[in-house]
Amino acid sequence: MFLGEYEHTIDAKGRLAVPAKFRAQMDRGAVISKGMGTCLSVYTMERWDEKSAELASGKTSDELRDFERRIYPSASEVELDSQGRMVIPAKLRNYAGLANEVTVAGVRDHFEIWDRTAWQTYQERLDAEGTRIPF
Amino acid sequence: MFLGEYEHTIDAKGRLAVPAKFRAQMDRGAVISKGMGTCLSVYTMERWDEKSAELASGKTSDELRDFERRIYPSASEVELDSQGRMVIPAKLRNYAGLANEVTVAGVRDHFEIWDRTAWQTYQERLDAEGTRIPF
DNA sequence: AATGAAGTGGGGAGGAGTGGGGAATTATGG
DNA sequence: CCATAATTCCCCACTCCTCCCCACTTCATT
Repeated sequence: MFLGEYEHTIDAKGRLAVPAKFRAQMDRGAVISKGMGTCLSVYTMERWDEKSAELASGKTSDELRDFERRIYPSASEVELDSQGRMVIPAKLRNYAGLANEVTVAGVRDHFEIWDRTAWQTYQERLDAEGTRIPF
Repeated sequence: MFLGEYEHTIDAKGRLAVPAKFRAQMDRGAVISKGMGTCLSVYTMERWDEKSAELASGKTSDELRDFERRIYPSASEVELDSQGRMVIPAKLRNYAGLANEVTVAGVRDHFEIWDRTAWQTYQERLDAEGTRIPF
């Protein structure tokens, strides 16, 4: 399970240090893709496959084709280097508006990468809207 | 699995560099054919055979005949040269309106080759239609 | 203070993408 | 049937980026 919020940086080579607590779960590979909203999502390979299968069920072949052409091209398989960092493809970095300072947030079955300012704004909006913690 | 979006070029000799991450999956041969829409599709040989079998079992004979006459004559087995490039037959290049700048998009079990502008237009249309990334 | 783990930065070798020359093969025209 | 043109294939060359390795800093623990 991915928990917690981390303030990390993306260096000049597009690398991001994955929080040490997340690394063990990624040993069988991971997929990074465009997330919901202006962020990126990282899934373990197992979870990615499950999500893909869910997606394919209950759609006409025309709908499915559009979805597949949206999701798979926007994704990329990632590996960690010996320092536990992953390279974030330039296209994805650009999509999520990521500069140097980012926030990495664990969200149960995946984690997300946000521009740090965008993350703060988003959290403040959730607070203001009264999104209450249910327990 | 074919993932990611790559901006490559077709040179004066009709050659296209296959993204390096795709090459390993093509070591047992591949087939290029007309895709759904103004694009070309490239399947691994195994997947091509599976698709052929699916098609033959799932359509009425009239539909099937039309489809077979559209797909198979246009298809071509492709090989990679020592630099990992494939030659795209002139007829197919013409069919998909491919000039110099193309986008290569991985779509799970195959990858597609689009004119770069046509790809952008298509993606923008998906945006406008609300084809969201669901995860 | 010493040790180790985590995050960050950078140099350098090799790989990936692109372009082009030249030989071998096939087409075209007389 | 031969000669010329066109196309395909194989190889070499250049540039840029990626990946691998090493190094430094900070912080927590002992």
